[in-house]
Amino acid sequence: MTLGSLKHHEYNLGPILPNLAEGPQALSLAEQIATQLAESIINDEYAPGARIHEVAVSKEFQVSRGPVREALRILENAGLVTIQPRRGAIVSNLTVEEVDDTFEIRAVLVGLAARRLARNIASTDLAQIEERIARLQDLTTQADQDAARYVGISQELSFLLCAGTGSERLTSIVYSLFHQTIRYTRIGLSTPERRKTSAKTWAKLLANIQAGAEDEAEKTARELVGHSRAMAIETLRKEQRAD
Amino acid sequence: MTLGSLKHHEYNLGPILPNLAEGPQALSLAEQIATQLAESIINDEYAPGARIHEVAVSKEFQVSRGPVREALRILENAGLVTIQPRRGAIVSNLTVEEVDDTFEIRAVLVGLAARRLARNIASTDLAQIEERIARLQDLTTQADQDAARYVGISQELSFLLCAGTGSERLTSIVYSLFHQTIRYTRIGLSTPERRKTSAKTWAKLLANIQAGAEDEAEKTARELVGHSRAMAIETLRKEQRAD
DNA sequence: CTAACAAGTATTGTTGACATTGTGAATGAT
DNA sequence: ATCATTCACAATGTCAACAATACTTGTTAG
Repeated sequence: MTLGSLKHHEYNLGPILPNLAEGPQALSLAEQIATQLAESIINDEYAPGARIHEVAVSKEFQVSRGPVREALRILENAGLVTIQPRRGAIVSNLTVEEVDDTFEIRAVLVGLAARRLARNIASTDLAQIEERIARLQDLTTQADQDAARYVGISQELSFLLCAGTGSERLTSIVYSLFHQTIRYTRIGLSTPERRKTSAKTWAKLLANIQAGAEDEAEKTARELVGHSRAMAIETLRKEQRAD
Repeated sequence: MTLGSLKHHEYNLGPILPNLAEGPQALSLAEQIATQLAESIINDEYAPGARIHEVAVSKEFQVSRGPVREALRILENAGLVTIQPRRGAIVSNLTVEEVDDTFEIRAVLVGLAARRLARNIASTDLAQIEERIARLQDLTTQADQDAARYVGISQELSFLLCAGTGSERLTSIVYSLFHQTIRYTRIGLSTPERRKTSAKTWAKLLANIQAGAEDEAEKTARELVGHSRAMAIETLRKEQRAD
């Protein structure tokens, strides 16, 4: 596995591990490995529940197990893996209830970001958000392969929203929650109709922020994430019944 | 430093590192060390910004540096320390803005917990919450030394609120945010008057939850944390001016 | 055929040594 | 006196080997 081996998704923008890239200091081996593993997990190269063997990773990156163990702890921070003492690390495998839960928490936090931006937003941030929302419209017509790209831009938008508030903490948490359920977000936005509804809500959110309507902005943001959530859960339950 | 060496605060209830104690499996050395260090940090035995030297800790616990490094990563997850590559770990040292930010995020999340509980709460959880709120009243009369105990019960209440929703994720995040600012919460609730206001709001929140008033419960919960926040920030700014 | 057991293997936990990088004191120049 | 430079020391980063635990496979008894 190398840096350029992204499989079926290509968006690569935004910090995958927001806690890391804070200074110009060189990343340690552990952090480099964590970053690459994080990309692999987010790009579905590991199945949920799959075990991550320390020796396998250390061979792959040609390092000793020390940095690998540290990398796994970093990924645990990001919610991407679960570490069980003496049993190793597995790619986080959420139940339907946990997926639902994660979406709801994210909805509330994005709501907070929206509220803050409605109160006060920098014009440069606003412009970037506008540009992304315009691009969303173009991805609501074609077939399913647009889903991944749409979700990629959604991710950028979530990032811009949070980062625009100036809170690294909020950004970090929302990103973590986003990544934990990105697989299900893709599922939820798999049809053009669903993406159309989503894009409309994004536009409404933008209008609320521009109007400085704090309460409305928060509500719309919750609605926005809530929509993805409902779609994802619905599909998940169907899949579950099919098994 | 041993397990019984708590300095000036004694409340010890609730999981300090919620991510850990999930199974009956024996804790690894790293997790034991993380737990003890977390207690020390929360009990103000380390000053914010103080460096935590790996060798010092490894000597103190008579283990090698490997588990210590892992413990520090676990504490990073909990937001208690900050790790800078090649520069080591320091006890998290928040700016006034970051403290403010952390309180606001927690307010929103506790608001979500309150909303969920208003929708559906188990009678056993309700009873436990009632009991704690009753105890809060007793700590609003005496002098400043009650503050730590009051905050301890507040912590238990936050935990009961979150745990009552059944969301481990929410509980974990709120706990992390709580611990990150516990020092400032103590400062914020240092006078009996402030604790009286806080206790009244807790009672109101309980009433909202019992009445099943979701919107009101969320609002009151935000108010509750917002109160601590305002008090803490006010005191912090005063202190800052004094320097 | 299933269930319990046991031995062997694979994997994680821990250690101490070595390599690399950051830090601070001492020295010297401006 | 202040600032830059050098060098020694201290701290973190990494490694490979050993220890302890968990898992798997094969066996045997029921």
